[in-house]
Amino acid sequence: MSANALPYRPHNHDACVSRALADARAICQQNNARLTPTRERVLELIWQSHKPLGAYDVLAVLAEDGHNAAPPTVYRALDFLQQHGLVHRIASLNSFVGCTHAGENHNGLFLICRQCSNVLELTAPAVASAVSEAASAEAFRPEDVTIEVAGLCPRCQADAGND
Amino acid sequence: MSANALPYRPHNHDACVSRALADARAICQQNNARLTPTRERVLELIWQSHKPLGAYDVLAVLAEDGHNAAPPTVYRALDFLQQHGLVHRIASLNSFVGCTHAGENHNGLFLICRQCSNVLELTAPAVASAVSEAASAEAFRPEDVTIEVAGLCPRCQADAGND
DNA sequence: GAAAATTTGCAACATTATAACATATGCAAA
DNA sequence: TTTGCATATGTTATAATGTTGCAAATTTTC
Ligand SMILES: [Zn+2]
Ligand SMILES: [Zn+2]
Ligand SMILES: [Zn+2]
Ligand SMILES: [Zn+2]
Repeated sequence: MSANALPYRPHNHDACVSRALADARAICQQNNARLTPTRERVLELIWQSHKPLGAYDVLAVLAEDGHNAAPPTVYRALDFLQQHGLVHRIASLNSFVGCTHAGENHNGLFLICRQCSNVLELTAPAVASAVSEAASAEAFRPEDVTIEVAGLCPRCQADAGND
Repeated sequence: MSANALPYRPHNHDACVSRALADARAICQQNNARLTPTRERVLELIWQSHKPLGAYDVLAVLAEDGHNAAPPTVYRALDFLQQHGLVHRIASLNSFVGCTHAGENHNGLFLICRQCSNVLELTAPAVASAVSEAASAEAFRPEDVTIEVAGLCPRCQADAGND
């Protein structure tokens, strides 16, 4: 009965990909950074779905492409994309997902479904400020905040029998 | 000028270790779980300091002990300790730290100093409820929440020149 | 004390990530 | 235009982290 967010309902995912690539091109131009073919291809692959993808998964697809790539190629592309805020690494899964708030200077909070693997990235100001206060109370100066919530997405809750 | 938490000031760390081991014995007894010598030794090693320790670091010390251990020994002990809430895994570091709230049924928030590596575990109800609300707003059912804050602890801020 | 369950030992293997160095490419001045 | 520089990529090897599967040993239960 709720207005489900994108990954949780059928949608024209090609539009997601196109938008992500267009945003990336704009952001890189603005930053004077070079979105080379390899980097763009890796970003496109990461955006294949809203499920995070491992570096070696990306590598495998590149191989299918006929691209003769080794791990450093992928990790370097992913580093670049992360640095420009185009993808995020999900620490609890050792994998990568496209950023849905590119260019917004945000700290993501990730809702990760343990069933279907889809990830929803949120910006949650209330969470950010609560974390900030908790850190302040200990005189700790935060620089990088990782918030990953594993659980069941609305769709998978329904599938599992609504208990 | 603030009342620094434990890891950030000199303290009798042997007391930390003793308390952790005593708590562990009590909790395991209560849970009908067996804190075998290997498990207890691994817990003790994890508690060597307030800095997280990698599984292979633990393994190396076991080897020095003369204990003929392989990776599964360590990972199994760590799994056991995690299941009983005696240690936590820090996803962003692939390493493990002793739980300072054992037996309290908590979701930890970890403040991780990038300089000295010390970790302070907090229970931050305000953060927990903010996360819970953010998830609810998306109809997501959280099961496991990871919150890791990297930054500078008060001590290392001071050392770095108080800017 | 025998049967069942749990724990450990052990070997091999799988996955994720980085180091080091060579080559190539784009870009800007001379 | 070519020289030089910074950036990006290719390539090989290796490091670091984590798992599977099965056999032996230990502990618990009956
Ligand atoms: Zn989509
Ligand atoms: Zn993002
Ligand atoms: Zn201590
Ligand atoms: Zn804890």
